[in-house]
Amino acid sequence: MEEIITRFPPSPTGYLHVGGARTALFNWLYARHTKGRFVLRIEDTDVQRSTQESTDAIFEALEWLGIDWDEGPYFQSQRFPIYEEYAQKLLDSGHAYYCSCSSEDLETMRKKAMETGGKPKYDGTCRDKRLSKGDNTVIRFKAPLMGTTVLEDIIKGNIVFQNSELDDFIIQRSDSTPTYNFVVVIDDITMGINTVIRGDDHVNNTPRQILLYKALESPLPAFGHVPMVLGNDRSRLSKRHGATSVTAYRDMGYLPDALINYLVRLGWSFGDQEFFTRDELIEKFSLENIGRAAGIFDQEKLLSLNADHIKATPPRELIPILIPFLKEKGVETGDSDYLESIIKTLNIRSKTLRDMAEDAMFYFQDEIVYDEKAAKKFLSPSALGPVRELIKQLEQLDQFGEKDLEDAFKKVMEITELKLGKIAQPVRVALTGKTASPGIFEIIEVLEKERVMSRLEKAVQFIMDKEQKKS
RNA sequence: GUCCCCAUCGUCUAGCCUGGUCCAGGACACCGGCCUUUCACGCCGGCAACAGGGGUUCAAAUCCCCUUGGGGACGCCA
Repeated sequence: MEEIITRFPPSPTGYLHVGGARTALFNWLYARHTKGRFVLRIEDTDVQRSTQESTDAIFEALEWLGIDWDEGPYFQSQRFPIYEEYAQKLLDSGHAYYCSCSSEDLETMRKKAMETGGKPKYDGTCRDKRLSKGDNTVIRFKAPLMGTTVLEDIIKGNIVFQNSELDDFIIQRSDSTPTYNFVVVIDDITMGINTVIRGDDHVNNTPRQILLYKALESPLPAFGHVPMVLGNDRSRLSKRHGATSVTAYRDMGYLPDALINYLVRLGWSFGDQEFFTRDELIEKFSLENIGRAAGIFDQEKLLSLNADHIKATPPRELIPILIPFLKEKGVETGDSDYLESIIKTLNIRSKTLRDMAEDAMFYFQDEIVYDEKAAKKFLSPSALGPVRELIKQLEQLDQFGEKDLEDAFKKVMEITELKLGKIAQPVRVALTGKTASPGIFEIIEVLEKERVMSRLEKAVQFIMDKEQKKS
């Protein structure tokens, strides 16, 4: 079989949003799955709106997602001579012509068409004028007036367009820069792209592009139009629906594999499977299982998937990802053994890395700040006995293994005649400042003797000071 | 307005192509319960959908038509 060559062509007019990332993913996955090639192309023919910052932001996002390309990045702005050449070809073969209609002319043309209940389109004023290049001329493609153009879509099936619905669209602007519908076709032809997977919103562009392929006598690629991603109000996903930029998810503590898993699963399925590793995605991805209906971006589900991916990632691999979040909270540490043991206590209860950093704070504080309610409820005189007894027991231990700790607590239970719950909560507050935390034995083991002892003693002091103030 | 696409629980979806095994399965969320040193995890259970109407057929979530609803495109943006 012929090698599959796909592409992702973002226009650098903003950051990479999740919808764009999804189509990039589909193309990338399909190329990887078929052992084909994936090409990256930057569509910057609109010189006004394209920026270097956007280009960099897109690279950054793709890199974070782990989407790598085999060819490119190509920049359309550097390929203008090629487009010029093809435009001339079309002119020469009679498939294109110069048009001198002004923007104002077109505007009134559209208005009129709308009023009479038709589709606003170019009326062909200059179609047969045989104009030559002038100061304000554009080049238009001469589209057939009759007949139909059929799009054989991999995902949607056959879609038939009446050519009468189409008009003579502009392929080269009056400033001589080429337009989108023209350049995609030239690029896809010259880059050997044989599989075009893109958003649903391009369906109506496709017949025009097919006409171009035909005029150029080039074979058509396979087209697959994937349904769009919508916001929770069913309208096109935008900023007001919350975070839409890929890197925003990175900054909120999401794992790239989780985002990828979610994005691909939104609109594609593999039976009942919900969780996929990157490799599984590559192995199992197929165009046949892409759905036809638009999907709503659901943050809740992404969040839950992120938690699953955090759980599934070996703690050691999480270290470098967690560090920036700790840094953000003022924690500087390079002690990876300590970090690894901390992560082991937190990974099953964190939905994001940011949450994890937040919950890990007590491991790094020299001075535990007690949550007011927690201290009031658990650091009371009745806790004095058990905490002091625990200090006594722990002092005799050289090492804090889980088994040793359990025994120590058992002894405290016997001596104080209290249930574990009565002892563990005050200890928890003493050690973490909060009422909710990882298991008490785990914490003690990770914190190690020195920190534990000093925190317990501080708690004892705290309780005594409180009592003194009362009397 | 014109053209195009879409339609299963609140959401993502399986099932649809190749009608019967579906009084429709899974996941998220939600609600119970169990586990338990807290919070989580985990486990068990619950709530909840074939948009409506016509056909075709012994039989329709599955095939056909219409209606309705939603989305998208109509630019010298991509």
